[in-house]
Amino acid sequence: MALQEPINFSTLQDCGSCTIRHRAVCSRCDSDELVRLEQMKYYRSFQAGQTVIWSGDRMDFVASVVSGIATLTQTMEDGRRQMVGLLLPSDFVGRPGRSTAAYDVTATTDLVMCCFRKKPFEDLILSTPHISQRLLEMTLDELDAAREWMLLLGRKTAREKIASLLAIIARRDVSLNPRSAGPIVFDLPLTREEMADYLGLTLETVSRQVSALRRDGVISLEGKRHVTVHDFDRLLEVAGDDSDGGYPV
Amino acid sequence: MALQEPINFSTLQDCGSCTIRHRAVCSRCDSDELVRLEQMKYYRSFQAGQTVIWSGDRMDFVASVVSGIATLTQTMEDGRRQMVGLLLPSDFVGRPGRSTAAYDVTATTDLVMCCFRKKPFEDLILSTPHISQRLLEMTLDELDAAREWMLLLGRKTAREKIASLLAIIARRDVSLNPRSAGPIVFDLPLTREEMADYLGLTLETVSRQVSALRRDGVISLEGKRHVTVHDFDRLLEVAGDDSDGGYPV
DNA sequence: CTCCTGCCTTGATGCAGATCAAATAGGAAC
DNA sequence: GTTCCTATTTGATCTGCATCAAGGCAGGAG
Repeated sequence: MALQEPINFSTLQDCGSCTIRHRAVCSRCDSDELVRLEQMKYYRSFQAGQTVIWSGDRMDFVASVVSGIATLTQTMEDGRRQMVGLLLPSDFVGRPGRSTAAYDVTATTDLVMCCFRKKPFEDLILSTPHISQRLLEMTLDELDAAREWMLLLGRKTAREKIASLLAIIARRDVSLNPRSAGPIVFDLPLTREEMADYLGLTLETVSRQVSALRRDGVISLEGKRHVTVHDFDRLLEVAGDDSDGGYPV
Repeated sequence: MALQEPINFSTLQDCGSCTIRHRAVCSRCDSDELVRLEQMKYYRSFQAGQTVIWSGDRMDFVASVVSGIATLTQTMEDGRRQMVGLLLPSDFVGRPGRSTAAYDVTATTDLVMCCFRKKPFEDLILSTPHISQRLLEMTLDELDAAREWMLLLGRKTAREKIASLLAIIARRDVSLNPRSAGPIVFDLPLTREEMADYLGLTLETVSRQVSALRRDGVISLEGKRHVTVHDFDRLLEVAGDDSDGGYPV
């Protein structure tokens, strides 16, 4: 097995040049606060497919995703699985005041996390309102996303679910690499099975509906993962969303 | 039409004797902080069925539920509805830093809310970590509940969904009126249609599955709303939950 | 009392998506 | 190249829940 942590840590040590500095839980910190965070932080990296932590395990750290994608999933006794969180760079993992993980956390791509031991972090946020205020804001955003997701799970058709997921990924992609106009192109960061776990479907239904959207010209596919969205408004329409809804202006 | 606000406000003015004092967003406040809150608070009450606010409307207050039950729902253009929040006494409504309502808020029973104008409240939490810390904790709890709900919506059968909802209500009832042992008895606070909106089902399916649970002896019904749960572990089993899961010890 | 009206139940039927099964495609190792 | 191995697609069939359609029941108005 290859090296598990092939990260160049020296390039990561400096919070000032961190890629998620302005979006993560530390984004409001002044330089004093950043120094205190910098002293307690450490990096961990995971390969695609590795489990970060199992639900129920002791969890003595909290963390920010620096790069890569992680998922939160719940599993029932008989094996049914539901993804309940999709963690992108700058997203926060873990809960102050809780000692065990509530969900399985898995790296779906190679993943780097910036970790803080839980106890010092808890102490820090008591004295650093900038961190808890930012954490509150991020948690409220996650709650909104979860509620959008609940509408999807409870009321949307399979076709609408697929289109919604593609719209979410496309929108994120645009916000990371803005381009003036023209088609949106991106790689799916999830397997068909992971998409199914996200959407409350089976992987067969995911595959069929992706094929159907391709047949109907809503998207094009090169290989299994590389997607082109020709008309984003059309995609939103298929997703059942208000066409104005949520697109960041 | 009868009096719309038949509340005796004089009995509600004093935070010290408020029924949700120890659980709401103000629970960590010391007496100084409580004085500041008390100066800016005002009560509003609603009759069962009234809409508190529509999604998209300007919302210049935040509030705590004092008594009664409210729901948050999302509606798609074609009328499909999904409940995304069930607000019980002490729960918080609204989001600091947002000017419009993101969801329809409806009173399902007679409802009293303790409101704060948004701007002064926002100013207050910047200088009062006790409030934002408590708000963070409550938001994290809501996020956990939303994720449990996502598992229900995405992966549970209709029978499991009904049993899960009954378990949630039964558990809440036990936590409010603890009793040593024996059957749990409560009134459903929701109509069949509201249950359907909660669970991502139709009202016909809800009705059929409630009848099925009665036929199978998992519950008894008197009238349409009065429920007896003879064996809570049995109910959890039908709900597909780990039998240890989440029961507050 | 009767007649609404809103809420709920029950029955008959249809269909979207699950399940079961098999074939295909694309990498990686050799 | 060949051989695995895994991810994906596609087909056939089944089924749980939605949909369509009647009633039933309790409470309020007259």
